[in-house]
Amino acid sequence: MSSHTTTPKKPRTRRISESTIRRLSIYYRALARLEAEGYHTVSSKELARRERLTPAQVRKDLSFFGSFGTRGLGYPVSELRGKIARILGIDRMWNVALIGVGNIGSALVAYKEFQRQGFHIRRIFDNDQRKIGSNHKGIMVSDIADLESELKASKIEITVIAVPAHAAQDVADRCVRAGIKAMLNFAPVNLKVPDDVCLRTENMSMELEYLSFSRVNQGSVETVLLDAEKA
Amino acid sequence: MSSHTTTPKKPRTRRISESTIRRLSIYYRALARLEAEGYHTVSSKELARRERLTPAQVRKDLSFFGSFGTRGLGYPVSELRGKIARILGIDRMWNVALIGVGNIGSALVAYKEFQRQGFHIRRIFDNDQRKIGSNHKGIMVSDIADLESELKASKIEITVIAVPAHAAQDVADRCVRAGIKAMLNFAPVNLKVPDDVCLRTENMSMELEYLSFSRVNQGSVETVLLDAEKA
DNA sequence: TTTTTATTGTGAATGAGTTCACATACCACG
DNA sequence: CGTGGTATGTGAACTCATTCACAATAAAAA
Ligand SMILES: NC(=O)c1ccc[n+]([C@@H]2O[C@H](COP(=O)([O-])OP(=O)(O)OC[C@H]3O[C@@H](n4cnc5c(N)ncnc54)[C@H](O)[C@@H]3O)[C@@H](O)[C@H]2O)c1
Ligand SMILES: NC(=O)c1ccc[n+]([C@@H]2O[C@H](COP(=O)([O-])OP(=O)(O)OC[C@H]3O[C@@H](n4cnc5c(N)ncnc54)[C@H](O)[C@@H]3O)[C@@H](O)[C@H]2O)c1
Repeated sequence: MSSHTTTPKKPRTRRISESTIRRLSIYYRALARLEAEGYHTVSSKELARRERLTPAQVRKDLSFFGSFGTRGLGYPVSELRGKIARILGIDRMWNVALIGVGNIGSALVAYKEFQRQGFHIRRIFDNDQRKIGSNHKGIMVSDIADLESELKASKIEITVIAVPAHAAQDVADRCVRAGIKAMLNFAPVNLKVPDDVCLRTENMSMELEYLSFSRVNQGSVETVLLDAEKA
Repeated sequence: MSSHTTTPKKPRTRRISESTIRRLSIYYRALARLEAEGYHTVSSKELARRERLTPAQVRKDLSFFGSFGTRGLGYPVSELRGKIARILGIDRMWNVALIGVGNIGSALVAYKEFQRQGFHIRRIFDNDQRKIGSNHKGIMVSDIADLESELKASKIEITVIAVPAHAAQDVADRCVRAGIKAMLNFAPVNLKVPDDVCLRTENMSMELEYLSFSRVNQGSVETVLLDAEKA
């Protein structure tokens, strides 16, 4: 490679990997615990030990966003926690709507932890006439027919999709049309959304399948190879 | 450094990445749909198009486990589905126990899809006297006090942890002691388990935080850098 | 003030995972 | 039975993430 490669601009827009963001969530929780335990500072070594990561990983992750530590001392627990909250965008409130208040949906509404984290369920939608108009933890269930208008009117920023799989893509499409840019999906389907919409899918079947795989192939994969060949 | 690290001799034991296993689950579902649509064969190109992956990725993933396709033609839909089921270990039944039948736990018990997939909830445990002995979808709720003995007696292979966060580590430890090697955890904590135990954690808060991050930093991270510095 | 000690922040090295590219092989059809 | 068209399977190249290693530097000790 030539010494001066064609670097068009400064790489200001560094790409942050998904894993780094996931670890920021981990650090955030770890720091909350450290704070509760009365620590004022923590080293990357200690933080890594607690979360089963490497010190270098911790430092590298944080370095993408700035210099938060003090050499020879470590990171200020409480302050770093605040900075990570800011980076993750959880230093504010988010207006969330739940779509489909069945088994999973009801559990989510009842879960107070999300609210404490700043994710406020402001609206609930369903298509079941028996549910529409009923009260769930102080929130009146709206008719799915009014989805787009209500999402806009109530300034919803994140939708949680908890409808049956066959209805999920349609619901997602309608959310997109209503301008929603972030969704959490519980239906076991790969929803198609535009590039500028952030979609996360919580697929419990996939997690169970992963467990299953890891049990069948206890560490090694030789078994699978054999099985697959003779099958 | 290396206390007793055995140098891996034969490269027979290829390491299959987590992402590959996750994608096998995706292929499995896609093939089920293709089968329902009446297809007999499918090319890596078509499979990739449907699931938003690359053809090379599909072929490489499958090649770790054998040669399932026919050059010039593609993969036999139904047959490949069976082979993947076998690789994932979902061509059989798994005995599952649910621990903690609150909001989330109740939703899981009510969910028939897991059973159809081969994951059978055989036992339910709780520590609430009002719940113990009650019936959930035909399953009598057991006393958590009997956890270890019942797990063994009923040959449970996978446990699903749906108890409050503060109780989760203790429950996990007890499962480990009872010989459980696979767990799905819903509590928002990083549980510590031995290396030979496979643990998956479904952390919804982390998913919401990811959405939050992606909204705050619409594509770029410059904002974060600035904010973090001036904060 | 100077020295010692500890730990960060970060380029460079390594490693893992993805994509490329093409030889290989099979089917269909004439 | 050979030829054309097509899609697999896989080593090599590449890209992205993790780990290494150490200079930089702040705090504490002397
Ligand atoms: N229950 C679980 O433990 C579980 C686990 C994993 C995944 N999931 C998935 O989560 C989703 C919901 O599961 P559930 O068990 O809560 O199902 P459910 O049937 O109990 O609830 C679905 C709810 O969505 C409503 N609904 C149906 N169609 C709708 C539409 N077009 N618009 C608006 N609302 C509509 C129904 O009235 C119902 O209230 C499903 O996709 C399921 O596969 C559930
Ligand atoms: N409800 C949700 O939507 C949601 C979402 C994300 C994560 N979670 C997590 O899932 C877990 C369960 O949440 P939930 O909302 O169902 O809570 P919950 O309080 O409704 O249910 C917890 C159940 O566990 C039982 N329990 C408590 N301690 C126990 C113990 N030591 N042994 C056995 N059983 C015990 C309780 O009796 C109760 O039935 C929590 O860790 C929570 O953080 C829940």
